[in-house]
Amino acid sequence: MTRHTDVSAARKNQILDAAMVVFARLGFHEARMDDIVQASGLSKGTLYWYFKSKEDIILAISQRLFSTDIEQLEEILGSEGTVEERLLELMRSRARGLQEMSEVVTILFEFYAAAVHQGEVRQLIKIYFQGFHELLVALIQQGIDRGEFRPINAVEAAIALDSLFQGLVVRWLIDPQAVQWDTLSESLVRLILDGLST
Amino acid sequence: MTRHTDVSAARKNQILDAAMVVFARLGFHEARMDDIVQASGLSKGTLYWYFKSKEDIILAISQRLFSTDIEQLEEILGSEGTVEERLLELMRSRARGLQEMSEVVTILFEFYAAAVHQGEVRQLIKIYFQGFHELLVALIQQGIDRGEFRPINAVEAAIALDSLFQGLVVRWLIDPQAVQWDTLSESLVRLILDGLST
Amino acid sequence: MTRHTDVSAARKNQILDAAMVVFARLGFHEARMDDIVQASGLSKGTLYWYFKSKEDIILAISQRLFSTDIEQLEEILGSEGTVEERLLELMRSRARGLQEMSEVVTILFEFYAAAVHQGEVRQLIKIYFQGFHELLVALIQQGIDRGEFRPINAVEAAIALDSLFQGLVVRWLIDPQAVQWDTLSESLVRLILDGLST
Amino acid sequence: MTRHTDVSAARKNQILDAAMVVFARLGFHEARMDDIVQASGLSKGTLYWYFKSKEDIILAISQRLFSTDIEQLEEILGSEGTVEERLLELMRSRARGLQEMSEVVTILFEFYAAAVHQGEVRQLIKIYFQGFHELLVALIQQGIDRGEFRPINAVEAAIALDSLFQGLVVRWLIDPQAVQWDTLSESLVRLILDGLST
DNA sequence: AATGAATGAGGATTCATTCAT
DNA sequence: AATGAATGAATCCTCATTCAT
Repeated sequence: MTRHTDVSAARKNQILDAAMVVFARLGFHEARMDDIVQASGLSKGTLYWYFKSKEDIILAISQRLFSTDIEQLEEILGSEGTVEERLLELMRSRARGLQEMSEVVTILFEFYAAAVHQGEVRQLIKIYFQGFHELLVALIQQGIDRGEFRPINAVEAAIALDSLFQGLVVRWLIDPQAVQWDTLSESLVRLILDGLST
Repeated sequence: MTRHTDVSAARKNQILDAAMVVFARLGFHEARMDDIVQASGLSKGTLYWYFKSKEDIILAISQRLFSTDIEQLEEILGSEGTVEERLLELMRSRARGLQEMSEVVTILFEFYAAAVHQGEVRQLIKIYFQGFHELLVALIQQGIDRGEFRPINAVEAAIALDSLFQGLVVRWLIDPQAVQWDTLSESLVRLILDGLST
Repeated sequence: MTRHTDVSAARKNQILDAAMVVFARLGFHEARMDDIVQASGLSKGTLYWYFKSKEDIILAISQRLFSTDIEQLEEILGSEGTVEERLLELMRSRARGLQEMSEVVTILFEFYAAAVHQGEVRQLIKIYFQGFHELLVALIQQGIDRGEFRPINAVEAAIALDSLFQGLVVRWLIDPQAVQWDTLSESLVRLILDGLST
Repeated sequence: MTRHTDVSAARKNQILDAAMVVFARLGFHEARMDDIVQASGLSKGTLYWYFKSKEDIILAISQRLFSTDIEQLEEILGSEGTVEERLLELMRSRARGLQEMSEVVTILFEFYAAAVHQGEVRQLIKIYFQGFHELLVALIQQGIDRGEFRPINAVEAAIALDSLFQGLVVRWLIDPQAVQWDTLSESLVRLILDGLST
């Protein structure tokens, strides 16, 4: 990797970092290119040197945001321990991921809204969701095969866990205090494992 | 109620109906007042006679959209039958509600995104969520009291069911084919009731 | 014609009149929409209410400028008198036309330059030129038929007269003092009629 | 001339050649410096090393384009043969010149348009026109003196021939098929010599 | 000489809102 | 109540030019 691409990539990241913060604070529409310019510490011309439009910046952020870390997922799938433990670890790790980017998570809804009208964004999110879904299906199937779980429909169970997580994110964004990730994600997974019924 | 207010209310609804369709198709930002004017069949002056701004229309829609039918909820809570049956009925009825407005349901994400930056919208959604949450807590507590459910934490269980539903909505909006409400909502509730574990 | 179209047409003319003066003074590119706004006494929004772009204004002006007054031409063709007299009258009338719009004639070159890259403008000018050309051919043919002219090629002779006029316009625009329309157009037509040779 | 200036001149020509093609294709305003950079195969910094601005490039081209080859003109003026023959040769040689640069000839209108607002360009073109004009006057005067031509006004006759040529160029640029230089320039000169009248 | 990333003033266009009728 | 022409502040983007290397 040459010096040139280093600087180029650095500038792009510099811009995207700034843009994420600005978009999270103001939303895609209210955010002005000048806000990003200011937040990035670069000039407007430089912004447009690296990205051809606001749209283009949004797309680049969505690619950065909705790119699954496949290796990490497979590591979880292949690691030791009971399925239950790994399910919990998966939920915890996702919760941790969200909390780490807490300053910019609100941007998620911007993307969900954008997805409705922009096929490209929707596609990225869809693939992202599917990655998790497939991992969950595999994990749950392991649980069934090992006798940890009842012979339930693995796909439906995965959807349940998936949706549970997504729903928590929604709740969290609307009412941050209503979701205490530390305790909640663990409790809920256990709840689903054990069931409500007597 | 005079003739005057009848016509007035009719006009307002005419505008809000049109606006919802337009917003669902284009999103809040891409939708122009002129689009709503055209869709409503009225004139621009008339739009501004009934609503003082675009913002105002959005708020009116959110009030229409996020107003809980408290009576219906209480009816479910107080009706005969097992808690399980009523939980299922609650989920089914919410799913039915979504499907009925499927043409404009994408507008939900617009509001979620707007909620991040607009306290008034966020408040409405929060209250709406809380309505369901409280109902669920009460219902689950009934289940525990009646011995249908284990002595779990009713609040957490309600969050689980709530989030499950919200998460399904997200999944559905991003990938409509991935969520078959008819069969899924029922399966998932049952899954949560019975648990995954052996 | 309703009041509405009256006002609408008046506004359009108001804008085009202003635009012509501005374009003549500054050229298409150097002219700012704000210049036209100011010259027209209207607001920027109003400009864009009547014309969708700067381009559109340019096109409207070209349509106004390069629309042949067919009736006037035919009147000349059908009127009494020798062909020579009528040729002279035609040249005089065109020269008069140019002089009347002397404040904005420099705009002509703008259009000639634009024509190179814009088919629509080029087409308008082409048709405009052809109108005169056909009239000249007919007139010269009359001259031949009546025995006023030698049995020359009428088309070529028309091209000669046409080009002569166009060339004078070019000369005039580059060096206004070099072309005294009053005396020159008459002299030149006579020169062509009589020939240089002994 | 040192090696240094050789390379320097070569670079300048490389840039001007590229610029002419680009300007002919896009016009002065639509042409971007980047277009010229790309067409020249050089870098933007190098362009600005040799020319201090876009304006400067345009001016350099105009100097290249509107510099009369005085020697060639005087050669024609002083050569053997009848005036008629030499007039024809002059027209033919100018037509040939145009046809040789047919790929970039549309640039002429760009300069005419620019001349209106830029004294420097206008001056160049004026001098260029005058060179031909004076040659024509001298030539026609020869014709009169030798008895080839009638004792007409030599200046007006020169204007006629000049304008005829300029007008043909305009016609050609607007409607290339309407002007067949090979046959036309000769016919028209002859027509002017012999006159239309019987 | 040569490069190409960086700059930022400038400009066309949009669109929510107003208001005379 | 209703209309739609009129408004102009606000914004995205362009592109000639500069300058560190």
